[in-house]
Amino acid sequence: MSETDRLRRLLADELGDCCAADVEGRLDELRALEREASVERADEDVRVLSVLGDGTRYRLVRLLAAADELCVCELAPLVDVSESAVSHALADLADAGLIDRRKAGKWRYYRATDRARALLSALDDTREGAA
Amino acid sequence: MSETDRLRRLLADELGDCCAADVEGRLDELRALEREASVERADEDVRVLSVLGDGTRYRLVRLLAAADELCVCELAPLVDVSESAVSHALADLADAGLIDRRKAGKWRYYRATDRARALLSALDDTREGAA
DNA sequence: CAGTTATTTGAATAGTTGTTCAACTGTTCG
DNA sequence: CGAACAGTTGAACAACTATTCAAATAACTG
Repeated sequence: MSETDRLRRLLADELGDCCAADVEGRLDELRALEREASVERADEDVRVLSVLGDGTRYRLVRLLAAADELCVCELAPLVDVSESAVSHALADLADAGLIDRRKAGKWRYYRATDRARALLSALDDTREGAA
Repeated sequence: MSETDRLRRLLADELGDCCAADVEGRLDELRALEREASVERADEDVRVLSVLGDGTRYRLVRLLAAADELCVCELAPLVDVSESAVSHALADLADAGLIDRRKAGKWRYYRATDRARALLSALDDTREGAA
């Protein structure tokens, strides 16, 4: 059973009747869709989402978005994992472009990027009852 | 070495000098921050992000956002995994509130929700060079 | 009803990932 | 220099997850 067979049956159902040209037309539409939907930086997007899609990293970003700037020693006590885990998490977030780092003496300060804020806003604005 | 010790040293560095009241004040700020940053539906947010943070599911949502509505048999050929994997992926997405389903005879149609579109827009709008 | 089709579900598995511990780098201070 | 401190890095391991295959639903068709 081929892909086009199924598509023909689908179109036959949708249109009542269907000919080869209809199938071809729909195939073209789907191919166009594929092109439109394939974003240049899809892999980067996926990485960004999966990095933020972790409890620890999400909490860190929320804290950094709420504060202006925080250093590791302030962040660590606010999330319930080891300092090393915080460091790993911050490295992943920085890598994904969700936070920026600034060095000052012994301390290292972090802050959320616009991208991180935009994603959090998207979530907040579409929460049930909001929007 | 306690958490407050480190905080005192940090403040001493930042302020030049620091007393017990400064440490208490900063601790209050951090506690307030913790409250502000803790979103009611944090777990749901994390779930949403991690569900979308997978190549297959991300591609499916991009396709559904570009099209109005598609059925499984149209989606499957556009992503390179088995139909079963597509079905699993769609179930996760529906669970997370990123897509809606509609039944029509033998076929089942899917479409992206506003939440999904908002997240994709957030990514698109903050892409390097955009914004 | 039996047969076909569209999609879902469950179990199994291979691969990924988050955490910790221990060791390391870089910075300040005496 | 050497000690103390802030933070990072790597290896190891437990926990999770995406995929597939096979079997099960559910809907239409004769």
